[in-house]
Amino acid sequence: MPRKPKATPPPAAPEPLDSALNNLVGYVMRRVQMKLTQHLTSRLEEHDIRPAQFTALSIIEQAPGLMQADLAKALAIEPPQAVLMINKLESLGLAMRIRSNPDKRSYGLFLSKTGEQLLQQLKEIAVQSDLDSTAALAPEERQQLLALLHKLYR
Amino acid sequence: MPRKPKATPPPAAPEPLDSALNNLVGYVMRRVQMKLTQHLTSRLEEHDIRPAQFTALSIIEQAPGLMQADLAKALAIEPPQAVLMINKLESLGLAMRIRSNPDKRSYGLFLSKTGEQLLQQLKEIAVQSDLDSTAALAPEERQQLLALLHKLYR
DNA sequence: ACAAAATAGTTATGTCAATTAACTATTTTG
DNA sequence: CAAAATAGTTAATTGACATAACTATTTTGT
Repeated sequence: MPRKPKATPPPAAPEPLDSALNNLVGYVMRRVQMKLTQHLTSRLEEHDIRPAQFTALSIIEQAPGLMQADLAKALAIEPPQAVLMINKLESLGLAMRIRSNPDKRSYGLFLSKTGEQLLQQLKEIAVQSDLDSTAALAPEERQQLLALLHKLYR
Repeated sequence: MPRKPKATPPPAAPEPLDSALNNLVGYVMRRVQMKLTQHLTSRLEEHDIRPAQFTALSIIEQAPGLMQADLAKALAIEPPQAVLMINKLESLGLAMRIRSNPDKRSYGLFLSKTGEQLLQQLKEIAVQSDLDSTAALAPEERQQLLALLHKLYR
């Protein structure tokens, strides 16, 4: 393989960081993330639901009967936080704890009928909000972005 | 071939959301973001610097003499938060307020010599951390990701 | 020119999220 | 069957953050 006249960059060069932070995925992503979150938050507001609660409902729907510790792990929160979250969802009549297992320490989490119905609406809102927030991208670009993010996550 | 007995999806179909949240840019991005932040946080820890402080130092470097209100806006925080941030940077000997303007209400923000020197190290750490966190991507993919994110931000 | 309004920064206060520690009830283990 | 572990909860602490109120200057309108 012949010559690459000038292509080789200095080996351990400390990166010019030209416009400073804009070359950092983490930095740019944080800004974008804030925008998306704000948008979704405002769209969910009329239902008195916060993004994390929407996520919780989705997770329960996807794995009905799961234990609180599982939900906590899926949401990356600590168990006491999960308690508060579930209290709230229960008080809204959207989800419930049921002592279903032989193990009487644990509860299974389930959506109520109301919860299921509301969740369907929330999903539409969330999808629409996500599309709105990413409207600057062509559909293929949005798919590309999703694919790249999926490569990074986990 | 029978004529599309059932192929046409309902016009305003609410999106299958197959694996629920994984089609939402906002959701996937949040998870990735958490990972990047954790990584950077742990790398900056030995210098007793938090990511937001690193960002602040970078912004001051890029626009020396800026006012506190400008810094607040750049960081998307409220003025009282900026005060605390600058107090901290000042107490670490990294930045300082200087009454330079004719307007004696305002301060210009500057890096100290120590601040400048430390910032250079922090940048290397941040760049390396960002590369590590995105190591699952090929270099072109990473550039693509950055480009897509830049389209979304602002 | 000067009183009133606006501006930069600060301090004080309150709220809310989130973590840790400590507690109860049940189950598992040695 | 006593000791340890586990699921969930409550309590206490911390920390981020926003809002309001205050000081010191500057700008503006008459």
